[in-house]
Amino acid sequence: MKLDRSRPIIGSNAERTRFHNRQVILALVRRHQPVGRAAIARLSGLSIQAVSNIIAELTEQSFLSVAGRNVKGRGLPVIQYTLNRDGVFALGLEVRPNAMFAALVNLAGETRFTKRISLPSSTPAVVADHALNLKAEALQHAGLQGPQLLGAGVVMPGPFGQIGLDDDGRSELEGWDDIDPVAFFEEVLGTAVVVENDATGAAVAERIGGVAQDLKSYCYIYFGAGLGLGVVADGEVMRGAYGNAGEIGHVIVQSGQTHGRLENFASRIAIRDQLASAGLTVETVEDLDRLHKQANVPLLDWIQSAAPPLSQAIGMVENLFDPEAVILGGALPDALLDDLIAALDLPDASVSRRQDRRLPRVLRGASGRMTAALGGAALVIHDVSTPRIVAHS
Amino acid sequence: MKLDRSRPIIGSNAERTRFHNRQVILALVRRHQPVGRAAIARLSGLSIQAVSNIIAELTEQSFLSVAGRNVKGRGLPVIQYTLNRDGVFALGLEVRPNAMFAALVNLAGETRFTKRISLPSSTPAVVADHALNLKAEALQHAGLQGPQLLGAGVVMPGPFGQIGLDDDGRSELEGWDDIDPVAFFEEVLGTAVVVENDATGAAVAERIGGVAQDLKSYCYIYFGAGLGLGVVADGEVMRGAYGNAGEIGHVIVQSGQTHGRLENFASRIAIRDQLASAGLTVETVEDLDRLHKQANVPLLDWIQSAAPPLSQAIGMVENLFDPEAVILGGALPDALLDDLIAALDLPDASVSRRQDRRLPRVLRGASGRMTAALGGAALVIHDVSTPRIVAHS
DNA sequence: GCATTAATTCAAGTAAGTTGAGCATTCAAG
DNA sequence: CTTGAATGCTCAACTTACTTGAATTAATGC
Repeated sequence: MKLDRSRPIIGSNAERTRFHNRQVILALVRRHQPVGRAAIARLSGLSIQAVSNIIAELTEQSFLSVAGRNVKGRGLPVIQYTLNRDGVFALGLEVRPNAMFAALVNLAGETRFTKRISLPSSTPAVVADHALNLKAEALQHAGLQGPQLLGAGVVMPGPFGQIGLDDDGRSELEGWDDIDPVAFFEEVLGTAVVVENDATGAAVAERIGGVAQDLKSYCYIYFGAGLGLGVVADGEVMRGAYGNAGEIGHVIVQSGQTHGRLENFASRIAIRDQLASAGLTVETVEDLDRLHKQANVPLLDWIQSAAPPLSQAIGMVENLFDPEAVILGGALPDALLDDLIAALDLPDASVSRRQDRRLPRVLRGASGRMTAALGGAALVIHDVSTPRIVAHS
Repeated sequence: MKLDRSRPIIGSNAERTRFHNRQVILALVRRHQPVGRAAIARLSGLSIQAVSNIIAELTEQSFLSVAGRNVKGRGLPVIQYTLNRDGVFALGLEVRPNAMFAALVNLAGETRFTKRISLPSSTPAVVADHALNLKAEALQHAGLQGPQLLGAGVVMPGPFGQIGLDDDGRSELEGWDDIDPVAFFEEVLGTAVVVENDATGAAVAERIGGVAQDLKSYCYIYFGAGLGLGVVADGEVMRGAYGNAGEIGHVIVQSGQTHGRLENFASRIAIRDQLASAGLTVETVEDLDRLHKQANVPLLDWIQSAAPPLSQAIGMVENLFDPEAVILGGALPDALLDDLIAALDLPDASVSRRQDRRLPRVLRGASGRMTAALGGAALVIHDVSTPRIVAHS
């Protein structure tokens, strides 16, 4: 895929200042809602008047809504604002080799619609067709008009660009080599589009509606086909120079006397192989969930065998990124993830072993198995509430 | 050390817009110098008039200087501007357990003064004393007044904060536990101060005056006492939640049949141990350089033994950060680093193995052994030319 | 009740970027 | 050699969006 991630260094003027301040205010309302204008002024360093003007605009555009007055303490009661739950929405799409997922999420991070469809193949033509249908269905289901759609976030398996990661189990999408997916989906869907890999999407989903809502720096280990790492550092998504940051599956880890790629120990493929050698086949997350509920021995064995290399990898991630927490999630049942986390034995030699920790070092993602599609939508929401001076082309 | 890295989300106004645009223009002049106002206007998206006003201000404040007209092509010849080589400076200080380094660097990244002093100890009182002397000496040597000093960058060995990395070889600074080093050095030096760890400083040094001048995303593996990783992602320094990102020395790597911390294989301590078992003692970089020139066999053996685990670690860094390049540098002789790089056997399974590479995957740092102190100064310069809306407290 | 406190609104003021007309200087075509 | 196109730059008027300060509203506390 031809994905241009370069961002020019760009100056600011009154118009872009307003744009930035809108994002600041949306971010602060998200974090502190319900909240009044005076408080936002204090938090943002803007004058009350500036905040007042922008809030009026955001309310008029149905980004915000009034949550009543808070009569508590002296003085004029605060008019409190919250994110408008049914004002604006973002569409998330996840493209996989044989399936697509769609999700519609509102500004507050609440999911309003999800759907999974199977595809014969994921060539651009097929995907374009179904993407447009899914968009229409999502909007109709939620009773929305176009203008209420902020944009779409598309999540596709990385890596992007012509690189030498000749993968075996990892199934690339076919026919996308010469396509710029952003331009492609903007053309197809007729709305602003962002494109990321699945792990990054999942990570951002947790920030908008999951366990990372109060975190500014964290890492997300995503169980997809392989294993991906999404990184949010100081509130910004880390993409790397070519959008391929987070290829954690290829990291070499130790397990007992052997060593190998982390993906060989901890991934859905690893589970599949482990179960296959016991004569079991699993297709879906539901299959896995059932086996897990039955306390299936090969599956429990896998947990025990995956935990040590995964612990080592988490220690590595902690030491390299110094996150507030590491989140585990993706296409595995929640209960299985919980067991896996319980089985971890995290290394002592880590900068994350602080005395002043408020959170566990490892959290389980809250977005469940739709996490990547939700992540797509979350990326759009995130963009709207992340202050940043950028070119709007 | 008590280091607060939290940055509030802050709105923008006319004044902060101007501040931002100044940084944009400094960054663009750095990158494209010599360059005229019209070109900067095109690059920045600002009007010629706005650029003109800001350039006049920057020239008046001796950040920029005129480099003559360029008569080439039609139209009015461009009045070209460059960074003013002797206009403003930044002081860099590196604090080590038994020594301090100072460097004075101008806006263009050129070193104007360096000095190393030994210390009986590195308690705050001793450091404060010598820091002030070094500052005075640097300014005097360069014939500067105070106002020409932009600020000081202090580089100290991490990690910061109360964490559970009980290090053996790694020597922490004593007596700094309850000190906020930023406030401390601002008080002592009477100027704006930034504090970072050594690897981050070294990384930024390469961006200002070294091999990373045209890179926006890269990683720097720093040979200090242990081994550190400095990361610049999309032009921004990655610090992690608590300023401790980049603790790469603790990562577990494979080496032949054994495995262990990367630091055990590739670091100055590893070299020391290897040479010690051959009955040799080395104290300084010069000692190492001499041995290397003599083709000392234990040292050459070390190169061969360090290369495989280091290659593995570089592959991991590539896959996690997707940088444009990985830079190796620090307190080792350049020739030794070159040999080490030549001995690397980088893994094939890396997102950095792109067809469209323009640079080698691994570069040797250009800043030599003063790199961390230079990095301190570079951090200040970097801050001045990195557009960003922040609180100035 | 009446002073105090705090949020909000209104109107005027200000900083900084934008726009458009005009000037300066060079190259190139006639 | 003259003239016109191209390009950089300056000046003055204009616009946007934030700030400031005074006035207004609605609670609490004595």
